[in-house]
Amino acid sequence: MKQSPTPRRTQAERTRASREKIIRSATETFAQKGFRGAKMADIAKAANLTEPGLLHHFPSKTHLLMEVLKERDRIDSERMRATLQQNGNHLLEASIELVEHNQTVPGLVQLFNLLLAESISADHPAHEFFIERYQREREHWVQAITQAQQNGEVRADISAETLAILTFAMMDGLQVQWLMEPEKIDMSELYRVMMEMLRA
Amino acid sequence: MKQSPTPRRTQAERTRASREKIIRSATETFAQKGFRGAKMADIAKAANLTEPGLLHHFPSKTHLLMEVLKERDRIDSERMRATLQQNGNHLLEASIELVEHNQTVPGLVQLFNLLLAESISADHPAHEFFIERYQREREHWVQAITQAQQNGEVRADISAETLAILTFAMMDGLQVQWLMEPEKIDMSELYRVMMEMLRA
DNA sequence: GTCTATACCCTGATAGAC
DNA sequence: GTCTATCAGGGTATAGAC
Repeated sequence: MKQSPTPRRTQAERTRASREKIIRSATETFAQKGFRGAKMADIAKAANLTEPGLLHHFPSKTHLLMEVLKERDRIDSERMRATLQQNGNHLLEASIELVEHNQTVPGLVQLFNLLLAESISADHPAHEFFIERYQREREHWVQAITQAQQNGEVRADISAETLAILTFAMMDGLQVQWLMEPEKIDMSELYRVMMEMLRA
Repeated sequence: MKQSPTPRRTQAERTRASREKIIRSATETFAQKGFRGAKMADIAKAANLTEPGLLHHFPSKTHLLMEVLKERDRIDSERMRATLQQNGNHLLEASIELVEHNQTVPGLVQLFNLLLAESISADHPAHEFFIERYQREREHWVQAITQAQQNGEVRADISAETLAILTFAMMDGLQVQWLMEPEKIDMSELYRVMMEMLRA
């Protein structure tokens, strides 16, 4: 009996497309309701699936969350890398561009903001993820700022480590006020003012 | 028949003491788990009560949350008022003292941080509360900073409104990093560095 | 790979005794 | 004012058919 040729590649592609669609839907839903507030049914519905259909691709809600976060991190790193290249490695300028970009994706900003706050509890599934992420980013920025200080672009009367922490704090804090009152708060303009204060 | 004198005052006091004890327990539990993550059973247990015993004092979880927030706001306003008086109305100095104080009450800082992030969703019970709170505080600070600019204490090349927003953003942002890594982040020292940048 | 059906737990809230 | 008992609803996850 002749077997019809199994469309192996096509099927794998379809699986990958399903996962991507689910991750997109999950990203939006987590952004609106946070991890604890988002229900699997919401995510399934947004992906045109039922709950068991969704759970066929990801064994649990926690697994799904972690995939969403990793995927976002991957995309954002890629964006930042490209912007830095276009900018001749000027971190301050590149970071302003990042804030401007964030202003076009409020859902994602809200996602990270809410998950970040939730994740401070040691028993949150993304607890380690966010601590490691901050440590990694901080190290990255300390290096870049040190170089900018040596180039005379950034004021050298404050340590690079301190400047890195202050910069992240400002980014995070501005996001909160912007999310609460988007028309009132011009996030990128305010961030720019902060960057001016850091210039040499 | 002679009725034994009803201990009216004593009973009222006992009721008030119960409410205060519940609010203390609820504050701690909300701080650790947020509004959505905190269960009424957790709060009841922390207050040495059962769930119905708890619900006898507060008709619903939402009511309890709002009472917790209002109570905290009342206490904090009172503290800030007193500190300002001791400081000759120097807002920058008083705000540094506030950050130092916050460093001694991580649970409360976490409570406001987590509820703030949750409350960005329009359907959160504390949504309006936090928006109004920011508007009120911002107005208050714009007035104070304007005066400090006229006195020559604060740089005048940036508008008071912008400085107020940046200051709140820095406070909020530092709290997040401090909560995540309390030993690594010296919140009040970092805040002090920011305040130095705002000096005339 | 996706569905229907359902098990099973958790949670907020109520009824009513004491 | 606090308890025991209980309900109704919603939530994640599983079983098993197609």
